[in-house]
Amino acid sequence: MTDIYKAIADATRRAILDELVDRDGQTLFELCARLAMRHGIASSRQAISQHLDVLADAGLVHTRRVGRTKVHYRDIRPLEEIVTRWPADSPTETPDDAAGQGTEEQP
Amino acid sequence: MTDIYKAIADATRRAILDELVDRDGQTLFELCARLAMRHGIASSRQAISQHLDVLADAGLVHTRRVGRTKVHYRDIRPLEEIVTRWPADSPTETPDDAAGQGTEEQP
DNA sequence: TTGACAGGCAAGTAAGAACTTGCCTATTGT
DNA sequence: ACAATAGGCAAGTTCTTACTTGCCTGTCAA
Repeated sequence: MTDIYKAIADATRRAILDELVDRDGQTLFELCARLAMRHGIASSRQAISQHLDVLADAGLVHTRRVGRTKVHYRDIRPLEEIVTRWPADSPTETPDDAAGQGTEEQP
Repeated sequence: MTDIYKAIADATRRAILDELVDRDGQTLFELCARLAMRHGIASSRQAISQHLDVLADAGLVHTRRVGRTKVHYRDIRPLEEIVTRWPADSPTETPDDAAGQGTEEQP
């Protein structure tokens, strides 16, 4: 079982999820074509297939055989864990000055 | 600039964020100790430091020099992008049957 | 039945990520 | 001033990940 964090760490897999949100129930070849067209992703069929395996392993994509094709459905509910894990912002300590939160120190 | 998806892909970095949510404004040595105590993470100081660099590079952690210490503050607002990118669930196509969404095909 | 289409399996390669090792700088306390 | 504390820098190692390459298995249409 791959965890969802590793699954969405890859930009191509995020694009696959985007594509499935835009049009659910696509086959592998459809996804390859649309990823190339609308996302500028020129990965091979095998590469996309392996990405889909990772997404399915994380529970973000479910598949169903139809004939000689395999249809892919998104399921983004597992991503809700991210929101519940780090909700909005609940400051336990006072953030001191709100403005002076420089990312680096100044000389 | 590291993207937030790569940043939270690592389990140790997620534990660091958890730790900073529990107690904001910790130093590197404090984090090392508390990660070992409460999360069972036995990484070296340098490893944690490099993880903090990645988190800071993704904008999830801001730092401030205090004396000879460096205090780390969480900032989980960048994670809101994930929620806005894949909101709840908005089915564009009909999910067909709700129950029969088997992950794999049955013979 | 034959061939084209859709996809799967598995080994190998290559790039990147995590971690280590060794040494260096700056600040504080005595 | 000197030592201890808190951290930084950089090269090297190892392990993971993304991708390729080559071939094989089903399914449908003519």
